Amino acid sequence: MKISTKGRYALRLMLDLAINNTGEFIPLKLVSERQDISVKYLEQIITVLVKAGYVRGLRGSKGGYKLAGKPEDYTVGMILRLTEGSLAPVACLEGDTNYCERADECITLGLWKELYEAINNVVDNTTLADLIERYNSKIGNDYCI
Amino acid sequence: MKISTKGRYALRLMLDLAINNTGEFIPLKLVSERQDISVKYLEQIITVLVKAGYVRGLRGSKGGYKLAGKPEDYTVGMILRLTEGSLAPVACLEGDTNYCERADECITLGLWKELYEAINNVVDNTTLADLIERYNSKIGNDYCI
DNA sequence: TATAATCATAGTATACAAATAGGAATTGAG
DNA sequence: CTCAATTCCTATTTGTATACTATGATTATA
Repeated sequence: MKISTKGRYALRLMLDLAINNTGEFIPLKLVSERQDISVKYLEQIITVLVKAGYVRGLRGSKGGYKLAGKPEDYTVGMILRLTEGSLAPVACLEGDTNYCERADECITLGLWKELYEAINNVVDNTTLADLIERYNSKIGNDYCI
Repeated sequence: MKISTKGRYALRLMLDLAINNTGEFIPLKLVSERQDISVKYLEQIITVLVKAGYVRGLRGSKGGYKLAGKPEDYTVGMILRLTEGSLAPVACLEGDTNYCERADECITLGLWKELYEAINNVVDNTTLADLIERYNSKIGNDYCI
């Protein structure tokens, strides 16, 4: 029951881009230094975010990445699902492919559904903007979004 | 973010013992047939439950297992934590050993705490008795607890 | 044309998941 | 007192996923 580094790093990556946004493209080298994650690993993770259209990339010198939209457009759930895959606590709740023949008589299925909903409820009701705002008001720090 | 088979099977095991309880010890062979899980794997899983005192075992002929307490005494959380380990979605929320030096400046920590609480809230407020009761009222079936 | 960056693909080490296997110890029944 | 059924104990295996690292091609700016 752990969120993998891919999911966690993707979230930190998006937050880093949001917080340090100046309108320019931000190279992964800078993100790497700030977040203490290797550029190579970040490249691998950001690929998915680019393909999903959450992030725009520009090659070459003066290149880098920036969020395609605004921080309030991206929920934690969107980002985690993209990098982690489904957040379902059991496979039988994922799509139609993993149908379990025990489903009808399954005593625990209801529990897993409840758990799934509780998880979704948290991640789908928190945006990047929320996280940044909460952090600022807590610390007294003031990131410029 | 998946519950492993150990956790799921442990839950099914406990539920099976609760539902099929007659006062006698129930051999794993029967549980195995009903739940379609190998006896050998069940043995491995039940060891933990016995050591925790959730289940009592008796060796030899006419031996087997039975719940030490009543179904309402055992929450899903107790059982999952025993077999899965902590249900924390990130390691830094587990005990004092995994302290993260980024904790103070971590923007995502609050989110993980919220997620952790949501998960705990579900599993700690559901007992074996709840699951059985819900199942009976849903299906019209009537297990004898 | 040099440099800084993304983009694409492959490779690797480690740990964990999900079991299986073999046998010793115990108990109850005949 | 022995047999069969069962728990108990410890190892071993197999597969898969995680968490990276490595290499090189492509692209854009100055």
